[in-house]
Amino acid sequence: MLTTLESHKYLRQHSIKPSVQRTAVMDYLMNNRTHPTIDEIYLALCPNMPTLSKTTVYNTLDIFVERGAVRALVIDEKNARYDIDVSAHAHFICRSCGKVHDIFNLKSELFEFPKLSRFSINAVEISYSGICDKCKGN
Amino acid sequence: MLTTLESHKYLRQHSIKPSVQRTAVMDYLMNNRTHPTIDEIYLALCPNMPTLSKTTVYNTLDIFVERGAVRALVIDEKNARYDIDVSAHAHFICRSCGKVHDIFNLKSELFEFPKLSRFSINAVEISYSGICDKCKGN
DNA sequence: TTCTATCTTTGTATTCATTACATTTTAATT
DNA sequence: AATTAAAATGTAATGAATACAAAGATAGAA
Repeated sequence: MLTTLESHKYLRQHSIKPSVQRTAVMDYLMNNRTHPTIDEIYLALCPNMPTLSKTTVYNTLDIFVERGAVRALVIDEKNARYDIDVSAHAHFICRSCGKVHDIFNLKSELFEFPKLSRFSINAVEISYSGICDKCKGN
Repeated sequence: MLTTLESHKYLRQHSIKPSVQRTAVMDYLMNNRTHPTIDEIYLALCPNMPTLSKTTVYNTLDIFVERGAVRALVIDEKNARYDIDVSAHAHFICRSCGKVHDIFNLKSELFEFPKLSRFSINAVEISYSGICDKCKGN
């Protein structure tokens, strides 16, 4: 369950120096695959790291995304969300509770980039929305 | 080019009472298919409607989206963007200039909803990102 | 037409995520 | 230990979006 060693390895693989704060954030992302917001990460880590600054969480996720260690999701109009799983998969956001879920096992063709002369595409995001079962009441 | 009559018709089709402001916003969306932000719409209309309030633009687009007359795009982390074309198509955002472009003629399968017991899906958004040709310098 | 009720618009104030930036702390090297 | 660079911190500022109360417009009934 504790994956500090894995975090260190993963950070080094992405040329990110594993400071205490970065390791804590990475541990959190690896153990909580809920596409957390900056605030959720910050609040979760605060109890064990009282001196942690929210700016550090912002900086940390910026560098994670920049180095390709983490994916930033633009699916929730309120906040940015972060996903430790950078493999090809889609997401679902519930319009009622706002939770974001992974959708795996879609055809790989969905994630291919169309060949267009006008643009150089290097990422795709597939986002479904609707109501989750919990919010629908069963 | 002036589409006020079309706007009225389109608004009524979606059960939206065509006030002066709503008609102006709808005209703008029909004539400027650039996925504008609230601010862009507001600034464009201001010269001809000096008393227009930005809150009205927010209210107006909220009702347009609620009634299915317009699609709200979550693709630009800075602002919401609005698209008068509610048919199935994808978008591309340039990471450099921030402009959002339509991508038509993709396979219709891309826009089908996966059948999942956990969620009731009622919308999909396919967003590509990268660099546009203008920003790449040719 | 006038009255009334409802809908729409307006302006201000507030919230809150994100960014900017200067300062302090930490880590690595000589 | 001294030096330097990198990282973390805290505060202030920005700006999109929302809340809300007041003013204005519209439609229907009397």
